[in-house]
Amino acid sequence: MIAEKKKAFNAFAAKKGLRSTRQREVILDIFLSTHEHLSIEELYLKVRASNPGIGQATVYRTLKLFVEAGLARELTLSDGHTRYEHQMAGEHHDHLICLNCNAIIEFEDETIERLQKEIAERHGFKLVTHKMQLCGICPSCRKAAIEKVS
Amino acid sequence: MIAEKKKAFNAFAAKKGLRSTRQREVILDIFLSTHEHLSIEELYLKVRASNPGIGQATVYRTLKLFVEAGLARELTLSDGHTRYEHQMAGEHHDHLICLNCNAIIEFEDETIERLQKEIAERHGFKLVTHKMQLCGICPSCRKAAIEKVS
DNA sequence: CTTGCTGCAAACAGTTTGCAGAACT
DNA sequence: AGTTCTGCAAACTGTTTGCAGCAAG
Repeated sequence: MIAEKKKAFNAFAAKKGLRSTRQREVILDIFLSTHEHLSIEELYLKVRASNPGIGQATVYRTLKLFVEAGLARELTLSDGHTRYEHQMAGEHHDHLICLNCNAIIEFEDETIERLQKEIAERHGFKLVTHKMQLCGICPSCRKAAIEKVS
Repeated sequence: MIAEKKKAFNAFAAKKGLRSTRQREVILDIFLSTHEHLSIEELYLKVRASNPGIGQATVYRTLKLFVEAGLARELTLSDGHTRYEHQMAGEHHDHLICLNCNAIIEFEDETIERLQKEIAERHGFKLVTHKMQLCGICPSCRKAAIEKVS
């Protein structure tokens, strides 16, 4: 799957006439090798750990390329840190977010997707995409809270 | 309904020991008298138009009070502009957003709300709140696009 | 008179941009 | 060689904060 995405990016780069550079390789590898929802800051730190000398600006610019190439998606939570997650063509999922520890869990629900499409149609909208975030307290934080009380 | 909200804010202010100032009155009036989803910038401009001399910082600080008092809700779209909308206790709605003209339309769907609660439970989460944005093209932009082609 | 509120400007955080030099083709 | 890409630092944008003076209770 990682190889597949690399191929997808190379195809995109070729079509756009982009050059293949060491920096882009490194950033792509690190982005693909993690399955979390990394903020730019976190990604940059990871990149720099194994590869000092790569600048933030490059990480910013490269991540935007990944989005354009369709293999990453930008998440805008309300904490002021832009995060990026993997995206495969056609797939879609939403997020459960813990308000306490910021854990992010992905889920998918077909019924909701269908209802969303219906709502959009009812208002005359052509639906392009959607974002849904369920915010609450995750199981381990709930347990921790209970233990603290007792 | 405006009077009702003013009363709610005064109650909140009284409980918190906040003072009643001309600036807060003005900002509250203007916030309540609009039914759009105003960004701070837009709100500030409206405020200043009728009441020059009120600073941005005051608008920022006051809007946060409204949120705390439960009569406003912060919207984080991905355009980098924090917006505020009216909120009445217990009520909740979501948004249809036009990617072309940025129009925002509100809707509510009970079935989706129920499904969201189920999903949260299935993952052991205690659901606190949620955000859902359906992004697409609104009726008038669709029409405009069709006319442009033909 | 006491304390909180305001306006201003400076500080901040995250992101973008201009540019000279390095690197790819 | 020609052009794109990079790293650095400066610039920008939206928001927050410190502080001296003002105003509400």
